[in-house]
Amino acid sequence: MLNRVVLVGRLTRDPELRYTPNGVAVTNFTLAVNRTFSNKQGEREADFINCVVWQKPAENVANYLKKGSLAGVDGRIQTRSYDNNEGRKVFITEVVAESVQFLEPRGANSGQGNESYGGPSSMGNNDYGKQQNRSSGSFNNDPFANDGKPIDISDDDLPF
Amino acid sequence: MLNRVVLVGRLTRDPELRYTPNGVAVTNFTLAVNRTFSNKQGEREADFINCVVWQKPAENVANYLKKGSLAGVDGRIQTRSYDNNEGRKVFITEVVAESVQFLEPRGANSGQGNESYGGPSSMGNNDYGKQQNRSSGSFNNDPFANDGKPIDISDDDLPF
Amino acid sequence: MLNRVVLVGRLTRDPELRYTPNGVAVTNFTLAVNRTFSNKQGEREADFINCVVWQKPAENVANYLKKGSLAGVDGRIQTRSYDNNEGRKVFITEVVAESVQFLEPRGANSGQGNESYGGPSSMGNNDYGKQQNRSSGSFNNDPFANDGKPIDISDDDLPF
Amino acid sequence: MLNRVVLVGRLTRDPELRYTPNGVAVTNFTLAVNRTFSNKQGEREADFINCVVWQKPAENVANYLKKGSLAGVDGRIQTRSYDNNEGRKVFITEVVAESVQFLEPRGANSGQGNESYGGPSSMGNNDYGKQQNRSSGSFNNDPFANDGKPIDISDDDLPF
DNA sequence: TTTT
DNA sequence: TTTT
Repeated sequence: MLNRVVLVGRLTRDPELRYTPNGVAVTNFTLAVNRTFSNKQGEREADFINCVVWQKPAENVANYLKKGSLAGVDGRIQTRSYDNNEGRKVFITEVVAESVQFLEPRGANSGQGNESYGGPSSMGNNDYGKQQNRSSGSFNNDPFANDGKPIDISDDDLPF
Repeated sequence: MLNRVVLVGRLTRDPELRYTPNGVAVTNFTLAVNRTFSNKQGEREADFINCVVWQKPAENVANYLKKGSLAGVDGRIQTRSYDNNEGRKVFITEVVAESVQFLEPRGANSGQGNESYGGPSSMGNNDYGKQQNRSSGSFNNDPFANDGKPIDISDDDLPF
Repeated sequence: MLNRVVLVGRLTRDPELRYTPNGVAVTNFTLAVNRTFSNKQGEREADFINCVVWQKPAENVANYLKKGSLAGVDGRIQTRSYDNNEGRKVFITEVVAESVQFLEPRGANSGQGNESYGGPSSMGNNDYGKQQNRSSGSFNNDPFANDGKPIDISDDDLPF
Repeated sequence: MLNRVVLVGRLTRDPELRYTPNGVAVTNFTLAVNRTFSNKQGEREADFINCVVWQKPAENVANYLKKGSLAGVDGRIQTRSYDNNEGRKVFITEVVAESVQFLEPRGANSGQGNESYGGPSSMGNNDYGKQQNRSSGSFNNDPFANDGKPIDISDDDLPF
């Protein structure tokens, strides 16, 4: 059935790349999407929308986007539930991003240098171009330095 | 910023119409949206997506749709939080339906009669046509019989 | 870049299934999508939107839908041009349907029998279930009886 | 009925602001939306999608966007026809933008100065903030210098 | 060239 | 008639 979501917003923090036990890449991130209208205090609030992205685009997101990056997402809404450590069922609504578009030059929104830039790039499911890791200095403060470690996401969650 | 959702699915139960203290109509409903792919057990799961609709379309939804009705929604994702009775912050992600389309003849999906039908009808924000209440028998088991009672929804939640 | 379209409407005529020289199925159809607002004469007009669908879903559309069928489309806008027989460039804007959802029981909207029906079915790209031909009587008045004939669509138009 | 389009792309030329005889602003522009996949020559093509926007957002588009600007559009597909000067019916498919989001700092993409910038701004129908004209120098080479002139768009085309 |  |  039809289930389609399109968002443009900014990452609220650096994306988190993980791997399932089977080695499938998953990245979680939250988009802050500013509302187009103001509340009665005259402020523009935002919606904070949790997103997941799988496989190659997951790695692209982790490599190209960081806190504050402007990105577009095309995907679908997914709901799931799990039992938390108090034995209570927790319901989750999130967006499964099928493609993510990077809407800013790489290096924008950073204190560092501004590499030359050929326009926003799309990182869809059918986009398997090469990529480089963002952290390039001698100190590695990349939050995903230990990416390769498998984690506690069941392969049953895979939407493919 | 762009925040757009389009869904087609079936109501998981009768919609719940309420009124804010200021008399604004709000209806909550959940759409079951079947996935287009199967899990590894070969079953097609569904996503259960909570929706809210305000004002006139809220009343239309309550009047025209019921458990099992097939409907289309065009809206946006909204997130909000509240403190539950244990003093814990609960985060909510839901769809604010800006327009709802009824995709079945009125009376379809019911044990009762099948009134004549001129096709699916849209109940957008700019659709202020007349309407009648669905419950028509002598027994009134309409769960919204006491609709008119104001309830615990703050007018601060209004997106307009 | 983001390019997403979602439509719900009715086919203005029976869909037309063709095959490219390489044997790839393509179906063209037009959706009449009623506007949710009225013009100043108080009439509700419609938009007539040309759609194309490729491969397996193309065959599903041809088999399951006909003039008047209610359908949902999830896809993208495509533009192209060709030189007509007067040597003039003609510009085309159409929707490439990536998935098509059948929103009515099979046999609805027909003078004939009403087969039992388990709800609307989706015919997405990842939906390769079996199918049967719609015409089942001894007279074959299927407009696509000579489907297998290759036609004048270049394989260069394939979006994959 | 559902009719929803979301696009992100770049303007192929400066937008054209006009006024109807009744003084309603209309702006036309074309978005080049790059495809996320490549053709068999390995090139990434684009779709060139004609858009119209009405009223206040029409003026915002004319003031804030120009050739090359990156913009997001949320709207619907509209079809219409007219008789050309050879007495032939011409069919038009275009996107009516209900809201337009400016995805670049003002002054980006230009040879001139780079005004300070607080992020992309949305110019939806409910966004009636102040605006200034882009051309600020002593020479006025603004292509819309004679904006105020009514033109040959019938008020019958208004979607509101 | 248009559907219910 | 096309953008980066």
